[in-house]
Amino acid sequence: HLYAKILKPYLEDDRIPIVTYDAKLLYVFLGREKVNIKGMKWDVMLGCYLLNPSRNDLSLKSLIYDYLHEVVPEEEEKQAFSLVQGLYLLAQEMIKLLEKDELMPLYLNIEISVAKVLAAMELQGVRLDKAQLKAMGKELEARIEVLTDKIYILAEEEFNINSPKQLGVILFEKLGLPPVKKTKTGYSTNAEVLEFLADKHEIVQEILNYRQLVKLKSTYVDGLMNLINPKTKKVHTSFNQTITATGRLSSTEPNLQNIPIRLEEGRKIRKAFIPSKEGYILLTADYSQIELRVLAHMAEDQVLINAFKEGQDIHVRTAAEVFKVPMEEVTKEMRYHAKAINFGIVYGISDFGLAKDLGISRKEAKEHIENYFTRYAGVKNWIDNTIQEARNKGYVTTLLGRRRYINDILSKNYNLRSFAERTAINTPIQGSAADIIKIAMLRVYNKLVENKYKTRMILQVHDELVFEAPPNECSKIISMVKETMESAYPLDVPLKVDMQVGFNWYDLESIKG
DNA sequence: ACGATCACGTA
DNA sequence: GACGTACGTGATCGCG
Repeated sequence: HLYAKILKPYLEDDRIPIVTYDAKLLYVFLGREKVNIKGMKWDVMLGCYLLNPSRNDLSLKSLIYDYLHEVVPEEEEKQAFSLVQGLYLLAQEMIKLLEKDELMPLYLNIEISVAKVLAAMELQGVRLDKAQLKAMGKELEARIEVLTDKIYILAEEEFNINSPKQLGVILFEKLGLPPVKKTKTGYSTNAEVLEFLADKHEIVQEILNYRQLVKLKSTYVDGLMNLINPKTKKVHTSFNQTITATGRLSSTEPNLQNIPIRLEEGRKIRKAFIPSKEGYILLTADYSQIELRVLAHMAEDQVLINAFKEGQDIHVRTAAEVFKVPMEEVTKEMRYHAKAINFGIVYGISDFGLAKDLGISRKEAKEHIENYFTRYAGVKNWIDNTIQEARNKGYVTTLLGRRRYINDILSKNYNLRSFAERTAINTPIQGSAADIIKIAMLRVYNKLVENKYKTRMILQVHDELVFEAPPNECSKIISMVKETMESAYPLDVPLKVDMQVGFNWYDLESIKG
């Protein structure tokens, strides 16, 4: 495009600061035109996101209304001028507010630079093996067909198995199964309910199997295939930098941050994710227990800090503390329970939630939590302080000063208040982990560019980065990525990164080191 | 056509 | 007296 060509010398002059709305979009557009824009500095969407990451409408019109108290006219002729003028004035207002809230370092050092990295990742894309997906689709189709017939026979009629409403009628009215749980609109038929009913009628397990396969085929096999760009033979996700309230990224069209891994059936989808060039390999690098390490650091909990410093299995250690036994005597069962407790802490635990998760009584769950807080007294203290801080200031912050307002923290409604308290606990933990991986992404990206490596960063999945690399760069990249990620933001505990390598995202081999 | 709801995939 | 956090997508269904 002509505009890109004409503007190229100005855009590539870094002495000219540029005000934008959605810098990443512009990076992607200009990247396609081979323009390496330099002066991108004030992005109103990104800045206003930092001012209030819970805000759901970040449209320019809405920002102009809220920050400048101006109404953008409806008429198209007047609108363009109003929006551009608004953008310029908004940038000045935003700068003032970022300064006031001490968000400028986060904005300048991290977020505005991350936008460029994300654009590069989106442009790079991820290669998918279409034949692999087609084969999986065929197989799933056949198995779904068999299950469908079996379900119709067991139900003694044909119905739409995909409709929770129709399924509810079959299960709870025709077959007389006990309705365990209700939704707003009728019977609940979710996996938890069906698992409870599984031994009461043969049809139930088949429904569960059916659901699993249909999910894989529709969302992953067909869904991914439809989004392959025929020109590049790749999928080019959008990484959204201004969606989550905690500072994490999100991914859409396709969402590449929820590709199955837990169940073997689903995990096979990952076989289709391959490097974009012959002979290249995939490299994954994931932070081990980053959220619990962040918690240990922020809470300054000496027990938790020592556990990580000594490289202990953190779930075994928590089991030892909660069940009051030596680490050598921790059973699998105890470790499993401790793992749920560790997860629960990060989410702002409740005895009810833990009891449900572990299938134990609420009383037992309560005792576990009390034991946890007795042994990890620093964590207990941090939680109390953080909730108090939320009450006093109205917001909580991450390690890098990212801010989230906690509106209902003083609510008289128990449910709203409890939810707010859990949010106040989870946000600094999840958000600080997000801060850290963003720093790591920037540094890794810069090193790839500086050293003119052919290796490319292609995905971020919250605590994991995925790269594709030519074989001759492999060993250098492995040590560079690991080192860079582990030193991205020094804490009172070590950050540990596990690395894997393989020819696709399924068959990965751990790298020792 | 679109939004709400349910269900379910990830960290 | 109901409940652990953060997301995105697909199918259905009822609305317009």
